[in-house]
Amino acid sequence: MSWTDDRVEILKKMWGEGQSASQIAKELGGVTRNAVIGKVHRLGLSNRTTAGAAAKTDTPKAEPKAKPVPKAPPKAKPVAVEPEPEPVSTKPDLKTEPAIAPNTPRPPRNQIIPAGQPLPPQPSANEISPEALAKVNEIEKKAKKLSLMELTERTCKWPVGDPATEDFWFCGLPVKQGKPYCEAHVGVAFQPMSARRDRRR
DNA sequence: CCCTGATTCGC
DNA sequence: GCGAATCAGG
Repeated sequence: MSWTDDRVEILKKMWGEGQSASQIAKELGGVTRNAVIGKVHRLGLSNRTTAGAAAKTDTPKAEPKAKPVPKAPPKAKPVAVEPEPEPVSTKPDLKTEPAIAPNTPRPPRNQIIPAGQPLPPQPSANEISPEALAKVNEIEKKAKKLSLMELTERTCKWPVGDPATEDFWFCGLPVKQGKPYCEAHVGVAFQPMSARRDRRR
């Protein structure tokens, strides 16, 4: 794919929003994050920090070539302006975060669909094997307790706690394979038909 | 390990 | 101009 005007525009917009190159690449499709970064640089819209700062890469001709080894060029770390990583995004309130607000009809705090689209259907929140439950209770103590924004494709997206409370987070442990959850949570999320079949009480 | 952006350089 | 490979870090 090529850098059409509209694609460049998306790039500019997302980069301006502080999106990572990989995210932008995914959004655009057909390009890698390297391509995005390369384009960003070519466009000259690199410095995400202070706008006014002139963070130019000094002309690389000041250094005479006396290196037998073609590798290891001078490390580019000249400008030491004040850092300012986070652009804006001041959202101390997490209940204003997306995707999960509307349906919270479950007193026994448990699963609410987090991130968005392609998550598998939730089990009806009961009928779970005791072993799996025990396992979950254990690993949840070790959970990374990630916020919604911190989730990635390989962090367990199992929600814990009440989203309307401070006491809400996502498991965040390494996911199992291509699953959205860690091993323990996969255990309760994906019940084999046979196991849940005649779970007489 | 996962991720991030930065740079280089052949195309 | 483009972007894979590589580098440098978190």
